[in-house]
Amino acid sequence: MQRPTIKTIAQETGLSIATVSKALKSSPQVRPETRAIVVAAAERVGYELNMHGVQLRTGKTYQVAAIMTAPGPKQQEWEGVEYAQLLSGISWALEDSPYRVSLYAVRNFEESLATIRQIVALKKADGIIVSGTRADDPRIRIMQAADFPFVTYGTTIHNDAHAYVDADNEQMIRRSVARLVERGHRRIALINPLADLSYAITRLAAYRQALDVAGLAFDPVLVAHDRLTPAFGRESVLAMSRLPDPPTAYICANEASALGAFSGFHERGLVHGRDAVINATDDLNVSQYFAPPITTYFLPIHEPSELLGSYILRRMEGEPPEALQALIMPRLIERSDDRVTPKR
Amino acid sequence: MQRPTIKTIAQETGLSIATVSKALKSSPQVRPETRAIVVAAAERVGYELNMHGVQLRTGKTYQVAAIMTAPGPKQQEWEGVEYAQLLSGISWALEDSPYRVSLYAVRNFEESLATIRQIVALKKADGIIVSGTRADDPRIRIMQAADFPFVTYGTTIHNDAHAYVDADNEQMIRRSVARLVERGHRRIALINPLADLSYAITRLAAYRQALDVAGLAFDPVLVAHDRLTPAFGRESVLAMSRLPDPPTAYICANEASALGAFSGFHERGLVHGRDAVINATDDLNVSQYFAPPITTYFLPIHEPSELLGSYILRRMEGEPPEALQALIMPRLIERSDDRVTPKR
DNA sequence: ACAAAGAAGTTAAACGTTTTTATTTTGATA
DNA sequence: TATCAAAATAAAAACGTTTAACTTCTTTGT
Repeated sequence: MQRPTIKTIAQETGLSIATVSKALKSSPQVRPETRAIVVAAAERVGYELNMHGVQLRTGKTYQVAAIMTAPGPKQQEWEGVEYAQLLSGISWALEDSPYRVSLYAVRNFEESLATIRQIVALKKADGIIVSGTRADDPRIRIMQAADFPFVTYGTTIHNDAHAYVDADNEQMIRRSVARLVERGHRRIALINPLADLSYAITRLAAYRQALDVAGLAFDPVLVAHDRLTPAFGRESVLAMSRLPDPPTAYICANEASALGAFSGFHERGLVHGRDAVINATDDLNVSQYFAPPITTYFLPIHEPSELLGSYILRRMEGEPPEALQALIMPRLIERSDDRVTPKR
Repeated sequence: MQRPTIKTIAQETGLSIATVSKALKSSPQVRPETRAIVVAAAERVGYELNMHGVQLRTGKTYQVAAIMTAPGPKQQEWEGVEYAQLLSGISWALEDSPYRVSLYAVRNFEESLATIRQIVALKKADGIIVSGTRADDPRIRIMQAADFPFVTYGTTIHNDAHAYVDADNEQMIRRSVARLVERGHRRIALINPLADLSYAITRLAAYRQALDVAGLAFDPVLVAHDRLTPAFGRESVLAMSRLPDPPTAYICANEASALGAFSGFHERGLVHGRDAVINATDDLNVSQYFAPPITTYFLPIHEPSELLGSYILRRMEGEPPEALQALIMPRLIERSDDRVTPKR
């Protein structure tokens, strides 16, 4: 009992395989009645399109490559990136399409570059979704040069226009800083991602602007850049809290680093709300379980991820990249007053 | 400038495509010298095997389906399952093979069942990796009935022998309980995953046995089953801590629920180490940043995940499932004394 | 009534491989 | 040197689909 093909249907209906093929894709070249007959036969024999034939014939792969940069096995630090949810969101957005998500796990930027180069050159996918964008991202130039459909999770600064989805980091930081300033903070630390990531730069710029607006001086010792692990959050607090004029507020770029910051507080004997406060950008919805719960800007990860999925679909259908750009504003969740009792 | 095919090489070398094909896969039917010529030509023209042709011809897909059960968008609770690391571990294990990881995100058990049924029936992959096994798992029966290669992350209890990778939950719980008993605990809570998951059952059984060994009575109110979110950990502590005879130790099945348990402590004014302690099973390496750090059984997730990858490869090559079973014993990391000061 | 145009369907080729079968070449033996 | 088996290579078919080019039939306009 072989799996039925269009040939099976052709025999079944007495039509040619060409007509069957056209009928199944509702070509206008075939009469509605004929089409009905074909569809009925297909149904009857339990026909399912064999993608391998299609792929060979058309050259399309029906794969969307998701490039996931995960640290190697030795660095087992949790970075709090809910890639899983990101991937499932993308996957669900593609659910009703013939496309599948194909995973490319890479260890670092260079590997992602090489991988993308290969996917583009050998056409191993029809579209690419890539995250961890840099200010001037060579991967994007490669894809653009080859006219290859892609969407980034994260903006860029010096690249030509492309499709992207991102949180509105600028607004978020500006408002974060302004809010803390309103509550009396004068020394605000920025726990930022790796310096070459585009959103690190955006956040830093917004931070400086917001300080400017508030009439506060920018102090480079209050800014730290690194991979957003709990260790990094912890180290930052340990270091900054022993400054002569330590920060009274820490803005952490994610929840993993915020958790680490708490660990630093604990180590130093700092009390949240008395000595300093922690704010964060949140996509796991987990900060509410911190002790105490902290104020965050929350962006449920399924929003950007589903957008990424639908954007790549539209991009592969030829929509211009300019139409496929979204900055999503996370919403403020105030879980703490975030004032500190003035130092005596 | 077309992409070179074996035809290109055939013209280049004056050989037939059949010989080229055989030469490239080092068939003994072709002379070493001829093979050398072909390989050189392939190199020269930059030939890369086109999988679509292979797939159509051989019926193999060169895809390994990873079934990932992620909760739907509405349930945005973090479950602490590092699927991302799991997936990347698998992906890396397949790196040097022609296989790719194809992602199937499903919302629940029923969907995973349907998805697996489809993959098996339509041969959309050559192998399947599935997690969240149940005591008697119908998905496994489907794959076994079709003689379809698969590996599970998690054991089963009532199914026929199959390839699996899992943490040694039984040992882990037994030792956990014994250790806590040694430290004077008499009321030990078990914060367990969903009751129908196989490892929930294993853990519960081990827990009961360990209590037995220690001469302690089993009290069902000290056991809770649910999705391992922080919310669940929190609720469990809130509920159990107001029992007439509350637990002095909580064994949490993962770090997400442990984090929630901390949140419950905070809410109730419980102090870790004075009123009760929290232990956990850990695969994110994040418990060290809790305040205070807690004792865990730690299993770096890349170990099981790389094993999953290599097992599925070997399984697809026909190795018998009995040879592909691994229980990994997580290692104890004592970060806290875990005694509690006796209630006065 | 008849050519032209349009509609609906068929034929055949092609995508890049693998593999079965057929053919040629090689080298050893008589 | 002819013969034959073995070794090496070539020819051809097949996997399932799409699509360009062609054929047949129907409709339309003059």
